[in-house]
Amino acid sequence: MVRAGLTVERLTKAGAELADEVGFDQVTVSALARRFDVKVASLYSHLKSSHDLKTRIALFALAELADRAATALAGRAGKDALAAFADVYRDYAREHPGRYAAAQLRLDPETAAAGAGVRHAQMTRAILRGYDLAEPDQTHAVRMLGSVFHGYVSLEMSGGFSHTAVDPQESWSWIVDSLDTLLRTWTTTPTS
Amino acid sequence: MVRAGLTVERLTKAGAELADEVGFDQVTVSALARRFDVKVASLYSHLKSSHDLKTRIALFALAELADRAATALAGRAGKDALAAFADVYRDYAREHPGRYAAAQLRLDPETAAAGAGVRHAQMTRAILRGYDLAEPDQTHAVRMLGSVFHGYVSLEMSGGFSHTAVDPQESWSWIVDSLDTLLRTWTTTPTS
DNA sequence: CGCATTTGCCTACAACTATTAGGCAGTTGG
DNA sequence: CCAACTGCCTAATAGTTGTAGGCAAATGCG
Repeated sequence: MVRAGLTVERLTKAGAELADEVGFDQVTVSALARRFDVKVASLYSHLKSSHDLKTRIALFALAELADRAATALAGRAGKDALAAFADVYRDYAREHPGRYAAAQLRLDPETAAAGAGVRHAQMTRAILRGYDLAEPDQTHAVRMLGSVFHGYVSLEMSGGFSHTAVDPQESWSWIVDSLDTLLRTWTTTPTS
Repeated sequence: MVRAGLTVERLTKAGAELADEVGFDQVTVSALARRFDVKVASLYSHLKSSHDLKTRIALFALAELADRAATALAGRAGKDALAAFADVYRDYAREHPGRYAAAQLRLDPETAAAGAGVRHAQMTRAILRGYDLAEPDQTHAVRMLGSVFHGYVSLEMSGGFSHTAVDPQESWSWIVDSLDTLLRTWTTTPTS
């Protein structure tokens, strides 16, 4: 009997690929077992449960996304950094829709804290160093940027923009421009 | 044998309530049957499939949300309308998390076109009449508003803002203010 | 009103997924 | 070389989806 060489890492990676192919909510322990050509029960030596698998895929995706963002931010500042960061999110979601969906999985606080979620917030704050925002405005801005990026990508992925002829790429650029303008003028234009 | 009086409408409504109680992805034909105290197979006279049920709940939520938004927009304009619209989304998501999650279900284009999704876009455009945006900027702005609102609500719901002490309500107000400022100054500050 | 048709819910069944328990063979360390 | 361990297995249980066919209640028509 040849051993398949299952490990948590390989299972997680394969789960991420499976998610991209068939959708994150179609990722199942059974499907993963089929992919490795082993019996379902064999996976339970490596995974606690189906939920465990999904959590691992989510953390994997979050880490991968954070890595990409960190790379993209290196050596950039201001609007340049803002645009690069935004593009990383959008490109990742387009390239790996299943993983992006996985990254949206609701994690319990302790799991989330241990994962890469914190890195994302830190990077957003790093971008804002290029603008002149004091607390609590900075936190508001972090939340706004996160909302726009996630919201846009999420709506675009779900086909929400497909019934209008305007090129989504143009809207994306317009939005990034707008955010840059907003953040630059914010210090001189305090809360109305 | 007393009949339970099942109808598609009652099932959809109960499904929406169930979603709010246990989460949209926990909504199952079996759970719904239990709630009506009938056998599972009985539901299949009214529903084509589990997916059919979820789609109906999604359309129900979209319509309900559109109704609320329409009511909130009546008699308002400009920033007033913007804030009211934003609050409708946020309040709905907080009040009915399961339904809000349902509204995010990816619908096939024809189903989406038949549903209330179009009304949402139209209302967003109506709000923008209070600002002075020509096409394609208007479309960009529609997409940006949708992204911010959806993204914020989605991130807040998934606990993304809970690790910082800043009050989410303050961030929300700050963001609505910022969007208003942005839209008002846009005509005088074209794409950089 | 009486009867036929339709409708609504049922039982029975088949397939797939999740999860646990326990076994045996292959690998590894002393 | 053998003992312990690891990795994948078979077997079994439970829950969910979905289909087919049946029986009784509601409905409608003469």
